[in-house]
Formats: sequence, structure tokens, C-alpha cells
Amino acid sequence: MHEQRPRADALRNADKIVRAAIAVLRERGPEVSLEEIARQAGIGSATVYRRFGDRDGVIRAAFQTYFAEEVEPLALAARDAADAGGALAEALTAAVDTLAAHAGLLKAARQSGAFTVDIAERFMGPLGAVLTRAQEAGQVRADLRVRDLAAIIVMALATAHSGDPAPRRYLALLLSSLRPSDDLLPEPSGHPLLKPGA
Amino acid sequence: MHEQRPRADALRNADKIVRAAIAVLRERGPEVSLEEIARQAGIGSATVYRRFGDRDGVIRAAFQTYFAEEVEPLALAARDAADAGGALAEALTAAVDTLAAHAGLLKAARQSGAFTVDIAERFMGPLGAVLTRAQEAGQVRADLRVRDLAAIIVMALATAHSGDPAPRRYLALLLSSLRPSDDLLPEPSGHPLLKPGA
DNA sequence: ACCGAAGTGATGGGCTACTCTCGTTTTTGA
DNA sequence: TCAAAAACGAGAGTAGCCCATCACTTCGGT
Repeated sequence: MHEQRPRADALRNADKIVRAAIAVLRERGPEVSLEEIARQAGIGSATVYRRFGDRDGVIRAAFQTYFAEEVEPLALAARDAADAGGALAEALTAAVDTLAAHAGLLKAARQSGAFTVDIAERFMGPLGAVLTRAQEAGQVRADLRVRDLAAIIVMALATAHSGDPAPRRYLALLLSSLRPSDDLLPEPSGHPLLKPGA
Repeated sequence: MHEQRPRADALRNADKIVRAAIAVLRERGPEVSLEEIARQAGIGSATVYRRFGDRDGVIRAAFQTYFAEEVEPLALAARDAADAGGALAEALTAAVDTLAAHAGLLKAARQSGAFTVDIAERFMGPLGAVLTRAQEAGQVRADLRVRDLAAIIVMALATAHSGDPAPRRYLALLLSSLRPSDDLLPEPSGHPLLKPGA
């Protein structure tokens, strides 16, 4: 009854598929067929289905891997900065930049429901400490949560069309909403805290 | 060489198709087949293709009609309010509410590239006067443009998952970014002002 | 070295967007 | 009112893709 860990080559192949998916989706967008991804990975298409269930499974896995490797480190890098508020803004800007540079992957993730506030929040956890410090310093409003930072990333990227550069203006607008304010934000809508995605 | 205007029944049918598309997409989301929409409209599917070219054409037309009929009036209604800043916030909130109530249609529009800042801006024109008045009253920052208001709508809705209520908290956050500020926003990225969509 | 887990490539079913044709209906304008 | 023109409907047909399955091969841990 002990969990069987997957075989070594299975892990290698899963990784190859994910890498290929990231690259191909980035370049060619959500239109590419699964066969194309499998071909790029040098893996049979049947294997892809065995490992990931269906097309959306591949896209979800690819996006989450990308997020963990490219975005989460940005949050980690912000932890030790002297200027908490500045580090917060920098981390968010860098995250938006790299995501905007992966427009095709991002679009695919959106269509597969993989680009949500929940997912972003999962990888922005390290920003929690920075946020707290910035709040204690009076640099940002006190009623913010980490989830709001994740939402800012999602919102800033909503305006990015195909081929657009990063939507700097709107991100700046969003960052300016972090300033302390007398009005309190309404409570988040009553989400159960269950994680819906896989 | 005078422009032929389409026949009366052709216009009627186009309208029937658009109405059916709005209703069906709202209820069933982007997954519905074109044949289903045609059936609901009581129109042959070949006619749908004749009039709108392809699937995305139908969705674009449906979304724009919805926008013109349900969202633009909200902007018009705000024009004569005494409190310009309040009217601005109300109009944006109401726009986000109705769009959130049409989640399926919205999702389809996004997938077809019909829900863009450009499209929103096209129908938010009437808010220009209100924005100016609010700026003169010092209620909102001076470097805002109508396009930014359109972007706020797009951004606020980016966080709406399927079945979510309107994302009030994030809209409130966005509205708080309208407050006057000492920092200037960066210029909008160098969009040509050509309208890409149809 | 063995045996089960994992992979392979091929095949096929099912679905949907889209096209074409042609006989039929509706509109238009004189 | 009537004939030409325009639009329509229905169905068949094409093509591409997702996904499942199968019979067989390869690989890896014990």
C-alpha cells in the first residue's frame, strides 16, 4: 500500500513533454496540436495521453512548471530587500514581464483555465513576508493580502494582446492602487478555499 | 456604383442569429456548436456562414451587439450626474456587473479575441465628458484617458472564474487607483490607433 | 535475468468548422 | 402585379483534431 514512485524514464519523459510544451506553446500559441508537442518532445502521442490525461492536462502542467521555475524565484528574490515596498513593485513588474514574454503559453493557459488567481497565488506565497513589511512601513494599504498581489498579476496581463509589449501603463495604475487608503476593500467574494485545479 | 443595401430579410435573419448567439453563448458558454446557434435562431447554418464568415465572426458580432445594447447605455446614463466621480465609479461597477452576469458570452468573446481594450473603449466614449469633469473637480488623477477606463473593465473581469459573482474586491482596488497621484503613469505602449477587429 | 511498468505507432471513431450545390422562397422595383 | 435578383435551406462532403485503444516492444528495478 506504499505509494509506488514512477519509473525513472517515465519521469524523464514527462519532463521532456513539459519542456516541449512550454517551448512550442510559447512560439505557436494555443493552436498547436498535441501531436506537434509530442513530436517536438520525441515522444509518442499515446504516452502524452497516458501521463497527462488530456490536452488540458498537458497545458496545465506546462504552465505550472513554467510558473514555478520562472515566476516563483522572482518572489523569492524579493524577500531580503531593504525597501519592502520597492521590492514588491519590482517583483510584480518582473513577473508581468516574463509572463508577457510568453504570450502564447499564457493564452493557452487561459483557455485551459490554468491561469487563475489561485494558481498565481500558489506561487506568490513568498511575497507574504515582503507585503507585511511594506504594510508595517506604511508603504502599502493595510487591507491587502497575498491573493490580491496574485490578482494584480492576472489583471495586468488581461490587457496584453498578441504581440503587445508588457502593459506597463496598466501595471503602474494597478501598483498605484496599493497606496494606503481610508476606504476599506470589500471582503473577497465567498470562495471556498478548496483548490479546484489539479 | 452606389452601395447596395442588403435585403430586408437578410437583415432580419442576421439579427435573429445575433440574438440567438447572445442567449445561447450566455447559457452554454463557448463550447456550443455553430449548428446549435443556428438551430436556436431558426436559420440554416449555411446562412450563418454567409453572413458572418466564420464562427469567430458570429461571436464578435454577438458580443458587440450585447455591448452596444447593455453596456454603452450605462456610460450614457452617467453623463448628467451631479457627482462626476461617483457617476464614473457607478458606471464602471454596473458595466462589470452586467458583463459578469454574461460569463459564458464573455468567455467566448475572450477566446475569439473580441473582448479587448479597444472594443471596450469604443463603447465607453460617452464617459469622456464625465471623466473630464471628475478630473476638473480633482476627484480623479489628471493623467487618465477614456482608454484607461476601458482597461479597468477588462482587468476587473480577468479575475472572474466561471460562476463567480462579480469581482467586487478587485474592482474596488482598481477604482482606488483612480485617486489623484503625484506619480505620472507611463505613456501607453505605442499602439497604432488602427482598429484591428471588424 | 526476469517481469511488470511504461512507451510506441498505428488505427479508428466522433465531433465540429467550414464549403458547395441546387432547388425553393422572399424581396424588390419597375 | 410580375419577373428578375437575391437570399435561404438542407444535405452531403471535406478536413482536421481530440482522444481511446491495441498489439507489440523496450526499459528498469530487484
